[in-house]
Amino acid sequence: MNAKTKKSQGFARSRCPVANTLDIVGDKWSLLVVRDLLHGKQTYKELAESPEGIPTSILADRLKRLEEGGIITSAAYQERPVRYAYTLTEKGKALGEVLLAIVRWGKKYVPGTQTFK
Amino acid sequence: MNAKTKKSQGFARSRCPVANTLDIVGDKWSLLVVRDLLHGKQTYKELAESPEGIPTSILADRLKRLEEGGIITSAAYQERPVRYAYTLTEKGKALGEVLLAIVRWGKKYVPGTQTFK
DNA sequence: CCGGATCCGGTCTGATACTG
DNA sequence: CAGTATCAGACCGGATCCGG
Repeated sequence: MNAKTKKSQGFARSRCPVANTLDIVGDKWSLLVVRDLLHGKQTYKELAESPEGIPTSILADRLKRLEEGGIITSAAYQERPVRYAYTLTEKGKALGEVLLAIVRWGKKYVPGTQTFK
Repeated sequence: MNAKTKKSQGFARSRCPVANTLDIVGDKWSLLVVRDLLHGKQTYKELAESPEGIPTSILADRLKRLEEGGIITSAAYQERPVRYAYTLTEKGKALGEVLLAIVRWGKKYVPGTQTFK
């Protein structure tokens, strides 16, 4: 079943901060989720509706991973049915600096990029 | 054969700078290669010897992609046999800012990280 | 209806062997 | 040494299914 909550990321052989960080958010979706969270989105639905179209299976997996990694926390905001609101931890909010650097680079060097929202 | 030089990344439906940037360097290896290049490494061998152990097939593919993306350029520094030295373009060097943000975050939030080099 | 789990085909990864 | 070929297995992504 969900016995493989964590699988492909079990490691710890690298000490370089770049490698360590990329092991956590070095994939195409994680930082996009963080971006949305920084922009105020909180629910599963809101995250799933982003224009990039993240598959639900990937979204659920990333939310799980980000929570295990201490990047986000989930809190039930209603019972029956239970619904969770995902929010960034301090550690997660700190990724805003990384995103900012990425945004600056993208705006400057990737044609077709538009000022976000 | 290598007819699929670019496949899974060919598109441009996203306008968000974050998504655009991640489409280029949003994988586990690309930024590590850029990191090494920033640190002065230039040859295939030097890049392949990094402690993270990038597979040669992946390294060759990433070098190709990074060159197509205008992040690096390759120049033959000797004939018979031909040997190429890979160097960052201005666009590639600018990624140093992104790496810097990543390093800062990693050092602060990922336990076990050591000051690079 | 919403959040997510499950299935499944296709792609990519990564280890190793191989070639010029 | 630089890069390619190969191949099994991991992962992605789209669709569908299910519990609440």
